[in-house]
Amino acid sequence: MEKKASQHKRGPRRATSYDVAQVAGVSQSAVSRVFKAGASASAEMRKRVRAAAKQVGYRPNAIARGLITQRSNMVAVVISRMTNLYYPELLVQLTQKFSRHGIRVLLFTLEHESEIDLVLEQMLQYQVDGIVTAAMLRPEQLALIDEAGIPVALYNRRSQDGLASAVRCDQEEGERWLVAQLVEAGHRRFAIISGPEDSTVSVERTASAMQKLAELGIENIHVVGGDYSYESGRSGLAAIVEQLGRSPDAVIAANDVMAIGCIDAARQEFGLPVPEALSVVGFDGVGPARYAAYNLTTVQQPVERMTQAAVAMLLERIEDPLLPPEERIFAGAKVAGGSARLLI
Amino acid sequence: MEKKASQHKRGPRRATSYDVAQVAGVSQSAVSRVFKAGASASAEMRKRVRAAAKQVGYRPNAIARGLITQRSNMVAVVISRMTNLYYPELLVQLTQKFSRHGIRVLLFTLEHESEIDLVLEQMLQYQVDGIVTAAMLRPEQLALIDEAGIPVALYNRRSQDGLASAVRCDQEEGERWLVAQLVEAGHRRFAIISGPEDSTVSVERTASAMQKLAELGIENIHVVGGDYSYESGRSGLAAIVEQLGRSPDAVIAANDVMAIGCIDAARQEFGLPVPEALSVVGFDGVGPARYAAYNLTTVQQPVERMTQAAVAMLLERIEDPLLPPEERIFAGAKVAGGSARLLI
DNA sequence: CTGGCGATTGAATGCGAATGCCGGCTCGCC
DNA sequence: GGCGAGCCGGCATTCGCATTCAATCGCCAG
Repeated sequence: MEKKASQHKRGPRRATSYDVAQVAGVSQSAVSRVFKAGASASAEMRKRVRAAAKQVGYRPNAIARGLITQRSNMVAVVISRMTNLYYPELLVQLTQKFSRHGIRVLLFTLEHESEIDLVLEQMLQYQVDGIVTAAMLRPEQLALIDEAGIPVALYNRRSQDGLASAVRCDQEEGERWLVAQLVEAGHRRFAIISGPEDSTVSVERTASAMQKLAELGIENIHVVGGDYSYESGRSGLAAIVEQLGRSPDAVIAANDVMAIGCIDAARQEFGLPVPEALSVVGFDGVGPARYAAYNLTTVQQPVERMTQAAVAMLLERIEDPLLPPEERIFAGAKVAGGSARLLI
Repeated sequence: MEKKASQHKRGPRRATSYDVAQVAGVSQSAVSRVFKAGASASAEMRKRVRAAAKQVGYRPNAIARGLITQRSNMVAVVISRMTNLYYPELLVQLTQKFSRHGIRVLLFTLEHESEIDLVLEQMLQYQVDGIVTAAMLRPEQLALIDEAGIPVALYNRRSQDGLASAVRCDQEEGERWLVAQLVEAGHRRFAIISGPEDSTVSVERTASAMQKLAELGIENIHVVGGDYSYESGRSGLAAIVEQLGRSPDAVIAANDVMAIGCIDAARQEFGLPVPEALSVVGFDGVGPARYAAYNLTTVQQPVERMTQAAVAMLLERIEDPLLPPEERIFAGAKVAGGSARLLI
């Protein structure tokens, strides 16, 4: 009645190339060559080795291989909690694209930016061949990585001092477009719900919007701080209305999720129809932005192309570490949804 | 005018424990001991070695360490594209929890289920210490992993033949609750929007709902197929209305996102107010389910506790491979939102 | 003053696979 | 038939670190 116990728990250690060699009656190097693409081995040899390998259940040990070849075939991907919540697609795209090139992804997530030092140390210990990061890296950290000779691709971050390659969405242009459309359509009283202060993305978006507004002669712009969350979008609008004593014409949120929160608060708490009484715009073009209830006017990041570029840039630099850093900027897709009264 | 070239591209190979030993004037074993927790080394020795290590920029090589200790300190996490889109939180939780135990996550994503064989092979080659999978594994695949002596934790999957440990949400109970509430509140004409046919999660949810409906004497349930996407929620309702010639009383969607699509279609395309003319319920409790525009009646998966359990189960089995498989089932949180007319 | 025990340290070995080098064998061409 | 050119496969070494075994040192008790 007893269940057949698995025979392999801590079982006979995994088969090595020596085991295969012995069974096949050849040398270990022969086995190695058979499993290494592009190495010279006769058809007969291949057949025998593969047969023996299958028989003993052999599988090349990537760890050992990495030790001798000095290539782990792993890249580190660093995201902050926020990144993943707003861009679930990002990781899927990255892993799939790297996977096509035989590279695995070692994932690191940051709850707080302060964790990055620890995480960085671990990445380096694991001998990753490259790093893609959607979290801030301080210059001295970039320097550390550079010293280790590991190429980096910053995702949606500016390349600082040309120390690293970067791919990002042209947020400045995006915000300017949003602002221009709103002003053109007659909006005059503006409010902004920004993201966390330590988010360069938010700082950039907010600054660009402010600047364009100033250019167009709009003044008295009310800015309240948010944290990228739905709730902070809701409370952001409440704060704006309270401080302003009335509703603004338009709210520019630093991301889509806050824009959505803002819309819900407007409709539900303040009885302000959107877009009739209040226009709201966001940024990112995440999934929920397209839900009919919101139909957000926003700028959508071309994630597919951006990840493609990040992967390509990194792979090139893994092949040739001497390539100079490069920055690729993608225009966002302008989405004129129904959450704002526009002329177009 | 030329930019100072980085001196470390393909530079002097990274410092090894021998380099440190030489600088510190001690043996390599001493260096190893200093960097290995719990090894015996005098205070003086620690000081000298650490100083030398800092001087040459030494960092233990996790790859080499893994080779000799037979522990990579990496676990593989497998998700399908869908998983991540609907549960962005999952990965963050898993990586953070593993990280606290000094374990790194090697991420694999599946576009199609068929890719799993390839991915599985890679995981094994990388000598991962354990596997968490939110994607289906066929019995022979589980057997393969078991043979390799690697513990597995299935996420939101039933443990098949007790071959692997599993943690999941009690979907059956959740669906039964939803159905019971709807029927009690007077709904009689039901429709179901299911997920992909190859999704065990969807099959289970749909079956449970059907069964409970039957128990309560409800017949003529209309089932249309979806793919978990917002769009399929919209088209699902359209299909239902078309085939039924009228609106049902309630729609049970296999996940929240389709429920949201269904609500948008009802309101926008069919002029059916939700919940007044149509009740809609979902499953999962994802972020957008809480947006005021939807305020979904749903069952929320306790992701935090589920990931915690998955990590704990896996770690235990990495420590002691002889532990028998275990299945932990968590009740979902019942959320009586405003998308359905309920008595409570 | 000396035996003995525990704490350290060093030398040597091995984890599993890749690869430079070399000897042997096959094949082609004159 | 002879000779040179490739191919191929084997031997030995190496990657960076953990660990075993033995040697050494310090120190306390007898």
